[in-house]
Amino acid sequence: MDIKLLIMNALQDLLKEKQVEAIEIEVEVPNDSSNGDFSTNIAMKLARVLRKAPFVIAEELVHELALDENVFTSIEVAKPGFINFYVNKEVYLGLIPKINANPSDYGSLTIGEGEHYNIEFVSANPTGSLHIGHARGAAAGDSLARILTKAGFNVTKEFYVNDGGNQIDNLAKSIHARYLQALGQECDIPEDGYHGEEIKRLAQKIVSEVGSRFLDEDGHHYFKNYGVNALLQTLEDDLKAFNVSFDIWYKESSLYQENKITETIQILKDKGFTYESEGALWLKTSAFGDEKDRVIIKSDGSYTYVLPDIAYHHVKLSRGYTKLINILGGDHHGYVPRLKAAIEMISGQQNLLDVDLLQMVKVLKDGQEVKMSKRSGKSITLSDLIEEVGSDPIRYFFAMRSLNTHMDLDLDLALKESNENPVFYAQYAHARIASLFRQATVKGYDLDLSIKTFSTLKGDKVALLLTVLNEYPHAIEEAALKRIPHKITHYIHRLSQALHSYYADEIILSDDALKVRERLALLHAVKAVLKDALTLVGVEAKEKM
RNA sequence: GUUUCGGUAGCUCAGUUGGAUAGAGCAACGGCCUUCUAAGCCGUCGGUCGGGGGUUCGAAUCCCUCCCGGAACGCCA
Repeated sequence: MDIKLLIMNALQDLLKEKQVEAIEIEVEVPNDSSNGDFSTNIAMKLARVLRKAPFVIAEELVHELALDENVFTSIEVAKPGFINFYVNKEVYLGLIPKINANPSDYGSLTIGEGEHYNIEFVSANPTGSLHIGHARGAAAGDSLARILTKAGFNVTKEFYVNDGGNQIDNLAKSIHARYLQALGQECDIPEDGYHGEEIKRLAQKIVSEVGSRFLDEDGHHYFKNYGVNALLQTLEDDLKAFNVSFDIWYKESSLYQENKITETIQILKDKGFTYESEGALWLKTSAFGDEKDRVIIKSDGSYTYVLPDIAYHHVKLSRGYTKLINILGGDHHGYVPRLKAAIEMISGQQNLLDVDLLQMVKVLKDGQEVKMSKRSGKSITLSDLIEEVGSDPIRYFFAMRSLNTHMDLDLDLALKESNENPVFYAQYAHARIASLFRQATVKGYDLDLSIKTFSTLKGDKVALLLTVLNEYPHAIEEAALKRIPHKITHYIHRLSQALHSYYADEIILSDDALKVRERLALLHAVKAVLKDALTLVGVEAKEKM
């Protein structure tokens, strides 16, 4: 039973009677639980319309509300005019069999029905390793996709592979240079080349495979294909180790193969959004909110970056998504208006694309900012991080912070095995329950996870656990609609806290068989929800620690 | 200079479609293990919400202005 909905419906009916339906009803969980389990400010909102004191309105409403008395212990009016609902926690006992009957289903919503979102994230160039910024994007995109899916959205995760532009030529040249070096020749890395260790390793591998073949033969295409394929494979492997996967890897080169670029140019020209000037082709993005028009074909005939990107978004649009979400680094914020402008030109719709920008990450170790990776000499890579502290803490820490905060990532904290470290705190809660079930089996307790009625689950600690279990669907709804995965990590912390508190307060495996059976049913539900929530942010729920 | 993100407790951060005495975690301080994982629990302390104006019954939240820090401002990608 959804109590919030219950209250909202009752208020709705009342407003209908009073013919003041235009007012939006808000029912929230108060910050301070002494203000009830649910609360509404509806009386204050009505004060203007009805021209009466909010406190008086609130009292009237409470009298007239048609609510099941068994569900609430009391409904009170507080100072300015809040109406506070105090729930009889025993009604939440019904959650236990509900969750245990189908654990992974609890919290699943239908609010995304009919929606098909495409989330593009990471989209790193295959010219090196993934760095810390990509890692944040990967964690954000993947967590968001999982949460939206849980909320009933159809979600496609997509990675755009820039394998077409200058940077790929530079990659080939860089590999070539390393190749020559590996064969003992003097050769500098080109000016815009890539200096990473991974390029050196690739070159050495090529030498071991084909020897000195490309000393006289032109190896450009070979180096290019070899480099892109190898580096893409590395990206995919790194992401897999980070518990991140994609449904679609879309290559820029396929835009050329399928003539999508010329097609897109034609569409833009036909619609009259282009003009020629100074030998270049311009797009009238300023007509759609951009600060100025942009060149899409340079005077030398080559394309600027934005053109294939527009064509790519055209391809995505043609697949019929109800929304496109791009997760980009905050350093691209200036790029967003022109892309949105182009999408509006093509689709005729304004808000098909949402861009979520993520801000920079500062990595701390031994209390000091770390800027460079030991191995590559460049910025810190995802594989550095995973090697150093593992995937789970990084996933959790990224999920904890809203995207637009400039966050600190404390590697020392990530490694701590104590309650200072929120990941361990949560995983430990899960492992503690798992341990209880192992003990229960060993000691031969008679488990029954399907029991539906409870007579021994009493007290504040139980009430809190049940209250938090009840919040799960609401947490998912808010996380999905506002696209804020940190709502889920906050939830995980709350539930872990309630569990640890209960655990410390009560010896679960006592001599009273009935009590044990009921407690274990409750804990089984808690464990299931903890696991489900951790999975939403890509973190493992450990059985043993 | 323009654009953009941020400035909330000692630290890291929630809260920002205006609402209750501004929240959490960690740190600090004080308690709790002959019992299922003390990797834990219980309690206390802690804030002129960057500054200053304004709108409002009510502002961390909206408007104006200033200060501080990050980032972006290409016929680069």
